Amino acid sequence: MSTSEKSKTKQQDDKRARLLDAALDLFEVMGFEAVTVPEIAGRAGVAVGTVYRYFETKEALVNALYRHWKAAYNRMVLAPLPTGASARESFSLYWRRMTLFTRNHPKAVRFMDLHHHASYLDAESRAASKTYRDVAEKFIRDARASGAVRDLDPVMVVALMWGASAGLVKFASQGALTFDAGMAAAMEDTLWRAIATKPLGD
Amino acid sequence: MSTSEKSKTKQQDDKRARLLDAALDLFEVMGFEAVTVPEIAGRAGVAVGTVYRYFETKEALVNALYRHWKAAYNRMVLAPLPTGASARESFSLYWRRMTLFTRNHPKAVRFMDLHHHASYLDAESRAASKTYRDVAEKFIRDARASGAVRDLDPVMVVALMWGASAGLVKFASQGALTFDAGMAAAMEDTLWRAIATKPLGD
Amino acid sequence: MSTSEKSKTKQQDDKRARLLDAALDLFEVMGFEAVTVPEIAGRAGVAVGTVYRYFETKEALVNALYRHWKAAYNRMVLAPLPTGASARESFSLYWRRMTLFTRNHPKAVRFMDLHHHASYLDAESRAASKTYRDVAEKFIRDARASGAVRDLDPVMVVALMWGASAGLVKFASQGALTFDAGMAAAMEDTLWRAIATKPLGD
Amino acid sequence: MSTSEKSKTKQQDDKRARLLDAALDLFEVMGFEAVTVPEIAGRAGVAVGTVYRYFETKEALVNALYRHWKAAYNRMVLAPLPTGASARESFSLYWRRMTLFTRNHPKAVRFMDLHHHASYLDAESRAASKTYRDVAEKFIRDARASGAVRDLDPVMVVALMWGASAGLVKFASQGALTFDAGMAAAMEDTLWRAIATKPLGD
DNA sequence: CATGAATGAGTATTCATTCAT
DNA sequence: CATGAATGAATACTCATTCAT
Repeated sequence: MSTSEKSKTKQQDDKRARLLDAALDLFEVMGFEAVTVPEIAGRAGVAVGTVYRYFETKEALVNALYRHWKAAYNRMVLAPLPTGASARESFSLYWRRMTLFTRNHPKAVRFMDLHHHASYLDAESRAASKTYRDVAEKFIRDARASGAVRDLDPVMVVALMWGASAGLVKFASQGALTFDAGMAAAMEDTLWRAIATKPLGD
Repeated sequence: MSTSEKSKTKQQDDKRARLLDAALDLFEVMGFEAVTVPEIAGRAGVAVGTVYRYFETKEALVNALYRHWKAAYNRMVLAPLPTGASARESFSLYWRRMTLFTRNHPKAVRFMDLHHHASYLDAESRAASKTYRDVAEKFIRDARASGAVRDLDPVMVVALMWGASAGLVKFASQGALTFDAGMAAAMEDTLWRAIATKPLGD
Repeated sequence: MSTSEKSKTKQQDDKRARLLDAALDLFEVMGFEAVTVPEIAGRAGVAVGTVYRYFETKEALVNALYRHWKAAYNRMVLAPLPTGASARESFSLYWRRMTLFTRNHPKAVRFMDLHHHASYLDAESRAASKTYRDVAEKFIRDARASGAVRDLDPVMVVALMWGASAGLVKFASQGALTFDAGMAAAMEDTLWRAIATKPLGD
Repeated sequence: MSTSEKSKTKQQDDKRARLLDAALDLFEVMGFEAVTVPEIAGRAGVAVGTVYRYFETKEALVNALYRHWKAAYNRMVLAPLPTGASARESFSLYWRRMTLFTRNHPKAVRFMDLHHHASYLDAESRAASKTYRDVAEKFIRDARASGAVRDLDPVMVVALMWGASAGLVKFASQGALTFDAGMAAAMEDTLWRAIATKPLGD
C-alpha cells in the first residue's frame, strides 16, 4: 500500500492526536477553564478553526480526551488475569499494571484524577469510572474468599491501593521522590503486608 | 470596649468568614475559573462590590482561602506530640488527627488537594505544603530509628498515609464507603501492619 | 418630587431608550445580521457590556424593538373610532392615522416591514401583526355592509391600503417623491375612488 | 459542434443556474448574512470550493442573482407595448405583466424587494431599479396627456401600482389571500377606478 | 462602609475564502 | 475543473473590577 493512499486519513488522525496531546498537556496543568482554545491549537500546530473540525466544542474536546485515557487505562489495567493465578500473583499483576500505566502516563493519570468529577464531563464520560471500582472490588472479594487476604472492607482496600498510587504520583510530581520500578515494588511489598493474612508466608 | 464597637468588628469578621465559606463551597465543586465573583457574593449574602472591600482580587480570595485552611490543618494535625509517646502511639495520634480533620472538613481537604499546584496560588500559599511533608518525614525517620518502623523510604510512607486518607475521602465522596471513625480505625490498623516491624507485637 | 429621587430610573430608561433608538437606525439600514453589538453600543453611547444589562441577547434586543414599535403602531392606528362616524370619515381617519405614523416614524415602519417575517423574531413578536389585519378587515366589512364600499374582497382592500402606504414610503426613501400631508391626502382621495360605491357622491 | 463540447458547457451553465436557484431560495427566506456559502453549495449539490469557480465572492453571487432577476423582470414587464394601444389597454397590459411575473416568481420578487437597498449590492445592481421607475412614469405621463388618466402625480401612481402588487404578494405569503388571475383582475379594475378620468366609461 | 450599574478586555465559536490534491 | 480540509479574522457574549451614590 502506497503512502499517498493512506496519507489523507493519516494526516487527520495525526491532527486529532496532536490536538488531544496538546489538550492533555494544558488541561492537566492549568485546568479546563484556564486553557484557551487558541492555546491548544497553537500547541498542536494547527489553526484555531481546525480544532472545530475535529471537536464540536471545547467541552467535547475534554470529554474525548477523558474517554480516550479512561479507555486506555481500562484496557491496560483491567484486562483479565491469567487463569490459575494465585491471590498474591494477581495482586502483584494488578499493582504493576496500575503503576506501570501511571509511570508511563503520569499526566494522563493526574488529568483523570483532577477532572473525574468535573461539571463539564458528561454522563458517559463519568460512567467509565465505575468499571474500575467494580473490577477492583471483585478481585479483593475473591482474594479474601481464598483466605489470602484478611477480612477487610473491599472498598477500603481499593481506596488504599488507589491512594498509594496517587500518593506516589503526587509526591513524585513535587520532586519529593522518584516513582520508578523499585519504588513501585517497595510499595507493593508494603501494601501486601497491609492486607495479606500471612504477609511473610510462602 | 463598648458593645457596638465590637459588633461592628464582628459583623466585618462575619462577612469575611461568610465570603470564605461561600468561596469554599463553590471553588471545591466548580474549580477556580468556573466560579464568578457575583456568585460568591450572592451566596455570602453581600453585594458584589463588597467582596473587594475584603479581598483585593479574586485571586487574593483563593489565596486567603487556601492559607486559611492550610493553617487550620497544620495547627490541628502537625501540633507537637505529647512527650514520651511511643512510635505506635505517635502514629495513631497523627493518623487520628489527619482523619478527624478530613472527616470534619471534607470540602476543605478536597479544595486543598485540588488546588495545591494551581497557577493562581502564589509562592507563599504553596510554601505551606512543605511544612506538612517535613513534619511527617521527621516522624517516620524517628520511628524508624527507634526500630518500631521498618527500613522504608520516609517519603514513601508519607505518600502512603496521605494516599490512604485521600482514597477514603475520594471513595466516600462517590458514595462507595462511609468515612467514619470505625473506617478510620480499620485503616490505621491496616497501615500500621504495612510499616511496622512487629505489627502484631506489643 | 426631587430630581435625584427619580434620576436612577430615569438614567436607566434613558439608556434602554438610546439602545433601542440606535438599534432601529442600524437594523433598518443594514439588516439584523450585518449590525454588530459594539456598533449598537457605540451609537447609543454605552459600553458593550451594558447592552447585556438591558437585553439578554442581540435577538432579545430586536424582538424588544419590534414589539415596541408594533405596540406604538397599534396604539395610534388601531385605536377605536369615534362612534357614529360614517364609512367615508372612518376611512379617512384610519388612512390619516396610518400615514401620519408612517411619516413620523418612517424608519420604524421600514424596519417592521423588513423584519416582519424574520427568523430571529419569536412567536410573540410575530403575533402582533395579526391584530392589524383583523381590525382592518372588520372596518372594510362594515363599510361594505353599509353600502358605502363596493363588493370587494376585504383582504384585497387591506392589501391595497397597506401597499399604497408602503409604496409612498419606498419611493419617498428613494427620493422620488415627498411623503407630506398633501401627498397623503391625494392618495386618500385616489384610494376612496378605488373602493367607494359613489366616489364623487356626497 | 460536438455533443460533448456542448454538454460540458451545459453542465457548467447548469451548475451556475443551480447555484443561483439555491441562493435565491435561501437569501429570500434568511437574508444575505444569515446564509452560509456551504449551505448554498450543499443545496446546489456542489462542493464549497466550486462556488468560487462561478462567483468571485459571496457578494458577487448576490449581485449576480439580483441582476439576473432584475433583468428578467425588465425584459418581461417593461418590454415595449404594441403600437396604437389605448391607455386602458396599456394599463391593463403593464399590470398583467407585473402580476404574472410576480405570481410566477414570488420568491424572486420578494428577494428583490427585500434587498433592493442592501449595502452589499453594488452601484450597477442598484441602478437597474431606476429603469422600472422611468418606464412606469413615462406611461402614466402619456396616459395623463391623452386625457384617460386624471391629473395625478405620476410617481404617486407608480407607488400605488407597485404597492398594490406588493400588498398582494405580502398577504398571499401570509396565507391571507390567494394571488391568482382573478384576484389580479379584481385589483386591476379597482386601480383603474382610482386613476381613470372616466372609470365607467367605454 | 456598602452597593450594584457600568465598563471593556478576553473567550468560544463561526464562516468566507484558499489551495493542495 | 472539482473538491473539502484548513485557515484566521470577526462576532456575540461573559465577567473581574471600578466608582458614583
